[in-house]
Amino acid sequence: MQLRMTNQREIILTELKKSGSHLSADELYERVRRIIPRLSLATVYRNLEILSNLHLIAKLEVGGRQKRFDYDVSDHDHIYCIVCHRVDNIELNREQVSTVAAEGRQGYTVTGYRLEFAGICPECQKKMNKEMNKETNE
Amino acid sequence: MQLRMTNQREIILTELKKSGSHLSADELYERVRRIIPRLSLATVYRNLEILSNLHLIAKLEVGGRQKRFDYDVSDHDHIYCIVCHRVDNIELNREQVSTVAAEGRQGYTVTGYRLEFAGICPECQKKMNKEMNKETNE
DNA sequence: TTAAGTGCAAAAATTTTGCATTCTT
DNA sequence: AAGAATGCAAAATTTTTGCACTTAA
Repeated sequence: MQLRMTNQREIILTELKKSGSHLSADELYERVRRIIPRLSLATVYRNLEILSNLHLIAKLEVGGRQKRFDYDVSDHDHIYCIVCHRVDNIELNREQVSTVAAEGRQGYTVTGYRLEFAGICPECQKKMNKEMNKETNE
Repeated sequence: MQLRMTNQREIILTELKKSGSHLSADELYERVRRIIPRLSLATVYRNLEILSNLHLIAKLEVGGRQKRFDYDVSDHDHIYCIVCHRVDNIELNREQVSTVAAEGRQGYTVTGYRLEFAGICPECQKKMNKEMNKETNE
């Protein structure tokens, strides 16, 4: 089965790249729909599946219900905000992690790993501080 | 809201513990249903939610569609088989990982992390070897 | 007794699929 | 042309919710 570059596929890729972030299928759908109004969500799912199988994009299964897709396929890890669910990249020394990991792998052939941090992003921290102040002043 | 120990809740906990593994809601449902045939899947979900909020069990969001639940709430990490989707514990030095992680956290307050390995479990390796041999002999 | 918990059925949320039609190559 | 890809609607999967009834404390 050979691949074809359709309008939909191209714009899905472009928009994911342009976003510079980790979009869920329906977020991407909303964006691409502004350009191709008759786009179907199924097309987005089908393309994301195909493109991630080809490693042209990465499929993330981070916290939260929905899967997210990343234009950046390089090995890197993520941190997600437990309050607003945004996802950011986090830079760290992957080799060191691999070294630590080499230990108790119980007969598995390890093909990869995913290190995912959870935390509260700067914006949500600010919001929470404001809320705190409000309550204190009441 | 105070908690009550119902029959359902108790058996859900016991069966999860007895399994010694990381069950999805519906796997647990099947097991508990053998004991309480009129059990509802909704009850399983509600209990797993409540129990994981109380940290009596842990909710895992590992690879694959469904969430999984673990009787073991201690800090430990997981490895899952990309072929059969089973999940096993993996022992490693969490402090070392934290040290590596301290680096590029971009303003986030880190509340935790999840390190999840992917690989092929011993059983699936065996199966794959058998398949390979079969094909070679044909 | 009372309000937490349950079963059931219906809904919500996310993802996948069948099929006729439209495109890329 | 051929068959890959699409749109649409319907289905599948996983999880949540409303509500009347049951049960633990």
